[in-house]
Amino acid sequence: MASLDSTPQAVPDLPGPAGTAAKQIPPAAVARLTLYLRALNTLLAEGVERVSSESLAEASGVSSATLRKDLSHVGSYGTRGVGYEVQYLSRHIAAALGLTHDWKVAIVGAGNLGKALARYGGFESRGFDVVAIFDADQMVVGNEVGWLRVSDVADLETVLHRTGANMVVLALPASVAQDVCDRVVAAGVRSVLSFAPIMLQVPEGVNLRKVDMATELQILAYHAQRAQAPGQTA
Amino acid sequence: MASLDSTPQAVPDLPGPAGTAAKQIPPAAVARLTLYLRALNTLLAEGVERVSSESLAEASGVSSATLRKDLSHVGSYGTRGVGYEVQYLSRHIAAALGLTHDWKVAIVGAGNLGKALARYGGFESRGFDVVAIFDADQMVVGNEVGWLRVSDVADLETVLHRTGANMVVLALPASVAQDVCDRVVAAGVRSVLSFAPIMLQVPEGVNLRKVDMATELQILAYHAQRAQAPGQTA
DNA sequence: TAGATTGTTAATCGATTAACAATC
DNA sequence: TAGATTGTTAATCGATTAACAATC
Repeated sequence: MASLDSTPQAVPDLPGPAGTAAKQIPPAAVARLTLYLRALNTLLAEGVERVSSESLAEASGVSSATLRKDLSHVGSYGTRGVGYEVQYLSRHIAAALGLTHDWKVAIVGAGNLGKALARYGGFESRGFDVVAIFDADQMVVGNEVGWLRVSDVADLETVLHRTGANMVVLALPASVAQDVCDRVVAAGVRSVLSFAPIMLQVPEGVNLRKVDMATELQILAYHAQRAQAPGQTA
Repeated sequence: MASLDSTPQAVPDLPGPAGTAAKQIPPAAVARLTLYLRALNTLLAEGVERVSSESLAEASGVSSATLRKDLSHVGSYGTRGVGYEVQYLSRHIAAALGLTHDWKVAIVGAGNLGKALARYGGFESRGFDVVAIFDADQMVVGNEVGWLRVSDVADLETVLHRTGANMVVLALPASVAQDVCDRVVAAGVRSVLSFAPIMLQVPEGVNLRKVDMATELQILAYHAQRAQAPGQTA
């Protein structure tokens, strides 16, 4: 849906902000652009054709000032006095985020989490193809997960190359995460999303993001404790 | 491990920064404190007794300036010229984060993700007890997941009260997330972690955090696209 | 005392908000 | 033309970094 173009070369740029060298978008804005994109695609599915910054902002849980500021980094795709055309804006945000060609994702770890990720419909529909899933356990290698068969992590490099995977998700124990991560990076992958509860080291030029469920709960605990704490208004 | 005290009342405060009304810690610092805590517990397990801001910062992937600034929000638990005592600092960070009593977590959704979360060892070891897991599918209700049996989501309110759950993790489809979230909040839970790819509305006073795997991949895509883009040095 | 390292202050940087001129 | 809403500018706010005085 978000994928409009599958040329594997550099994004050809829709009309866009002139032939500019595509200015950097602030990290906080990039994160929110993904929210706007989701909200726009929901509207699109509902058949809504136009939306104002005010209502798109509300659907995304941000202020309209923030939304307009964020969109200004992408370009100028609205009409004053009118609003935004849903499909048009959606396409331009997708292009700005690099979603105009499909990304091929390999998952390392076929435990509960790896399987959950492999079967998660949200990937396919957003231009991410899961092309391989690995495990080290010989009892698990060869099993079916969704459309795929579990590959042996011993064949990591071979399978990554054969499938052309350009993103890797690590869904494995902390103890082996750094080793696998090193191999993945050595195999040429430059985008890694890790669910392992450990600080991974990657060389310059490799993008690493981390999702940590225990951390999220700890942050909730901090706020919950403060809310309960005495000293404030009961 | 992180749990030192199980009194269910408000944190009794170790020596702490005087009887002060516990000043607010900036959100960015709270998130990083969880990283320091993990690194400290790793050091503790390795038998390391003392650590400098420089090396703790490196283990946590931040600068030492940032680390010392963050710790200054918690209190002043180091020794100039020497460093920090690992266990002592760990305890004080845990106390500041509200991890001195156990939190009881219920998971709604016993699909792959819910099961992965229920079995994730990182929770128990950090003071989070998973006390219940729910599903709507009658084929799944009654199944064993780790130590638990899957409860019927129809009994949500009853089971939440009986188990004393004070945190809920939503691991369910977007289509039912808001409904279940409303029920959870109505049952008195004020801390919710959602994995559903949708913007949930919660009333004032309820803490909601969101983890979104598709969003993480999209953010990676943005950076990967930029790295590949022409115009920069090849 | 000399060397080391914290805790804090001040300077820089980036993100958010508010307001409004441009313009459909 | 009058009403509405964008895109942008300027002001505010918070977070990060660097530097160093305090002190073990």
